[in-house]
Amino acid sequence: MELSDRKKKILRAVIDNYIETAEPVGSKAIASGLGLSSATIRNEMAELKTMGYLEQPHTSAGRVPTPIGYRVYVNELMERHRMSVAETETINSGLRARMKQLDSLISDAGRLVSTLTSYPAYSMSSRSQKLTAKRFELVHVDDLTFIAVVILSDNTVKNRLIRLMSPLDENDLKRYSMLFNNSFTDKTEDMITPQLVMAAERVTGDENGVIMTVAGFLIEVLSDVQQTFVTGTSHLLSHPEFQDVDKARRVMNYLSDSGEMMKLPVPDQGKNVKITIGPENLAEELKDSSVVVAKYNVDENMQGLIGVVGPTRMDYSKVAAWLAYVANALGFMLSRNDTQFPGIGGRTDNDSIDNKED
Amino acid sequence: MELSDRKKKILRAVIDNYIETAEPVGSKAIASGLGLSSATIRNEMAELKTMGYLEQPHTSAGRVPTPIGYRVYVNELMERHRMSVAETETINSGLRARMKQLDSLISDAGRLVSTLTSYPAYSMSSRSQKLTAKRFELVHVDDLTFIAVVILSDNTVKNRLIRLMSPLDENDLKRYSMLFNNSFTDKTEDMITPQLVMAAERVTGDENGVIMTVAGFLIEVLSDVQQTFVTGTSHLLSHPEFQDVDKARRVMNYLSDSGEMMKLPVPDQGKNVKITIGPENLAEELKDSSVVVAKYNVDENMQGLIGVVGPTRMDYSKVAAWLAYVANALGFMLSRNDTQFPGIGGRTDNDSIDNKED
DNA sequence: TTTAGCACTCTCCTCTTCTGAGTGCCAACC
DNA sequence: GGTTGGCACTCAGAAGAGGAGAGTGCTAAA
Repeated sequence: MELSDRKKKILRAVIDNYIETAEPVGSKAIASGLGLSSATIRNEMAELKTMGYLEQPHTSAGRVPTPIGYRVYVNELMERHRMSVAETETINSGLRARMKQLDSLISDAGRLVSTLTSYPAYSMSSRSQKLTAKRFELVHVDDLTFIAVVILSDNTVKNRLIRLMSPLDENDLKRYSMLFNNSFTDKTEDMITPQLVMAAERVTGDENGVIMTVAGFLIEVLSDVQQTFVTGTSHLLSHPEFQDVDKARRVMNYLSDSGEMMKLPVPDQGKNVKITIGPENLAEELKDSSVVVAKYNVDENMQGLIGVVGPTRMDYSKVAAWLAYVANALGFMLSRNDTQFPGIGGRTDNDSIDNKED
Repeated sequence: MELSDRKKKILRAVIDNYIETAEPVGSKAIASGLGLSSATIRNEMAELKTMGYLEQPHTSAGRVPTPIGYRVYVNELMERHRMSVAETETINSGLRARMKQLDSLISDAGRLVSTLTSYPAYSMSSRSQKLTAKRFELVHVDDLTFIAVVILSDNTVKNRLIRLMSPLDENDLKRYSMLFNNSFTDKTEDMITPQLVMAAERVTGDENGVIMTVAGFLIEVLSDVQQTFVTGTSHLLSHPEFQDVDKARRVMNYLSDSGEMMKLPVPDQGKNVKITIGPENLAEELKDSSVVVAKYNVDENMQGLIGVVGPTRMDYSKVAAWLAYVANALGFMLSRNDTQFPGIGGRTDNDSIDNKED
């Protein structure tokens, strides 16, 4: 059951119009734009309705796209959004202004996307287990306290304040510091065995449990495989489809409850962007929202997602383009280990968008 | 115009009841509890109404407390909430579970409070200018890149990835590192003058701008006087007074827009907790919400606030007690520089609550 | 001073009516 | 045969009317 060219045009006009107005669109509204009479449009619309692409809130209302309609729109009908210079500049300046520490890059990017799109954004990164420590510093605070600073192989920095039972002077700390730099760097989480820790303890005659404690901290940060951030949930409230508080709350709670993040969509192999529409979402709470998510690759061992959640009536084209751009920039910054992002003027088209559902 | 004992009892009963049910309370509802007939209560209520402590949504509805009524309640009527063992244990375990790095202590505390109270929470800390650097580490990434790690006098750790124009080897980096540890530690922001930077540049013959860049980064973190975090705004939606999306959105936007934080209340000199009710709030957006905020002191040079925002119908007593407890713990952890919090079992009463409005 | 009683008020619910946007379908037209 | 104007029809939503019930204010009696 293939759509005629005219049907496609009409479907597209309906969706474009609906995205803009959030009101069911009547035949008159689009008749002028297509050079056809409203009666003709009505006939076509009726067929589109029986084919499942459009629906009516009630008999004598205008038409509203169904998720299937959106799907077709996203897959073949919508104009690829070509980003304007102003848009890229907005994003670039946002990136420059916010991205300061690698550690917070991922959450900052989410914040930026949420501000730009006016939808809630989520961002997460995950890595296969291969993170290692690259450098340790143990910084003296007082004789019972020091800070363990560890610089990881991805150039993020973690620290923990550690208190001891019995005192330790700065020289002791230097010794431990050297020990860690010698024995615990370049080791993945599973290489930090009790044997290794015990061996180190034997060498230093550690009575304070310093090694145990720091090693514990190290294992903790190395195994921290995944980070998730959600921002801007309150943006939902400004969209007419979330005027129902209960509906809004369900989605917002779902997003805040980051344990549930697992059910959010992920672009398929070889694709960078995925759009899931309404019931295509696995999570019950998102069955009448849409998700647009972009993937960024840092290296073979780390990748991440950045996405937004919004009503099914979403400007898919623009959101997808923006997300792809930000994801690209993020991958660039993370793999170069560089928070300076010069802008990637040339590549503003989003050719690799994966907008097929499966 | 002093309230009779009986009027106080009635006012208290009305407010207690209203806090619980969120419905206007009628005379019958509280008559039984006070051993008086509903008619008597009605007469008293009518007077409380003319006195401004109660109001009616409409002529034949029950009574609802006015902000002035809440004020009296908070100042003299409400029972001081004595925290149960279970409650302190809930908080303590929350503290233990989340508070891991000093850097994130403040935001983590906000998150905890929001979860505990089911209200949006905000937390902020500010210090007078006296922060200094305590230790520098410049960590080699590649010849064009290094990470500047600086440990500050409050034992938080900041880092920044820095790229250079021309290469620098590990030995150079060590030299710079020493230089910074010699010349830039224990200096407040205003002591880092262009002269100082230039002098340092002269010593090392720095052509890479390393000193300039790191000094800039240092000034940036030292002058980062204030941090603000808001979490859990979506909790608002579960309260009946925020079923109106517009109302909820106004408050949520206000809170997300952290630039506006300045208008949030602060406990008065010598007091630890402040409660502002409805129109007592300076911010227009909060004129019909209430804020409970607790102060914590770390040392003479740093203090912070942690507070929640909710409907005027709030369980002031409980919220104030919890906030005071968390603030206390936070001050304790920050001044001992210790993220281990053993629990402060003894001091569970909140004697120093400042519930007077001015 | 307290209480019982009663008329009264006002919200909320339901039911009805009305209006207008938009449809579906038919007959005429190109 | 596809396209169009015309017209009867439908239905949501607004506006209005009536009824029920909760709770009041006031008065008169205890």
